[in-house]
Amino acid sequence: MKVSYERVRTYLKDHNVNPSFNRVKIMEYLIDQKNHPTAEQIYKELKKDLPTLSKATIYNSINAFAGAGLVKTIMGEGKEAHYDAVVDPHGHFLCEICQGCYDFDLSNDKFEFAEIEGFIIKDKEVYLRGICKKCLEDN
Amino acid sequence: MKVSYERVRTYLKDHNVNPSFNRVKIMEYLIDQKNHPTAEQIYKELKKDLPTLSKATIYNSINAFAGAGLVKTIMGEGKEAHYDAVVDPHGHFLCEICQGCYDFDLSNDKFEFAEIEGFIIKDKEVYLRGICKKCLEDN
DNA sequence: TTCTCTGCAAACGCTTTGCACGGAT
DNA sequence: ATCCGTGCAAAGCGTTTGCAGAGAA
Repeated sequence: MKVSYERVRTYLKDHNVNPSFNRVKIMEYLIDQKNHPTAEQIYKELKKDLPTLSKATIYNSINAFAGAGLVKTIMGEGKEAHYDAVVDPHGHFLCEICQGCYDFDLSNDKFEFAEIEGFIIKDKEVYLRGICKKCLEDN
Repeated sequence: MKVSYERVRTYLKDHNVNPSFNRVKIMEYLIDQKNHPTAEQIYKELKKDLPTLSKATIYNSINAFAGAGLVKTIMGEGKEAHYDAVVDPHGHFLCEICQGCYDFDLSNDKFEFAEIEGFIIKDKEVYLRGICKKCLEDN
């Protein structure tokens, strides 16, 4: 389920993020990946195609995306941040063994409890922690 | 709503955490506080009573607590971790302005959606982000 | 030109670790 | 004597930042 370069380019431009080549590639990767990569993972993977790519550019780009609301940061088990291209509301399951990050559906009607009087709520996140199917089967 | 030193001591011992003086004081603080302190906050506050206290001891102690399941780590807006003595299930509201952390109730019946086939779920967390009442009133 | 992205390297800041001291059993 | 918590300082590590060079408009 690949997204075309041109489409990502437009997507960024529409959200007021200057669509440089690197940024498009990074966002493209974020959208295509299901596994919520860390900066390191993005770096390693994209470096195959973009040998001069630097970590600083990864972080700068992601911060630009996050500022535009296009990317969310997920803090998992380790100390590295995982990044998630924003799409529909969904929760995250974090495996304590493989440190993987899985999406799961959030049926929105069960999520409407989240209101606090006098507070402005801009974002809602649900995390589950435990052991994923794959790690259970492997043991 | 202070917890007695002796009670915290017993609490730690019952969970196989050696209840040293510092550890009891740190856990005492975590239980008494409503504001989910950072390591820095714990350090500053407890240093008034325990002038020789070091940051390393704070971290070591908290890690001991976390290993025993007595403390949860909350990643807020900043890069510092907030620590929360585990009690009843509740969610956390994170203010993007004052970076404060507020509890809110999680009526459990609305939280039961969280099941994934083939996965073991050990923990559930809900985060809300936005602007807290106090910051709204101050502006 | 002017603006901004890029990439290297250095800086930052939170957390962890090595090690020697000291108290408790 | 042994074990373990403590505290200082140093190391680690993910992330951010300063700055010069390159590219686009």
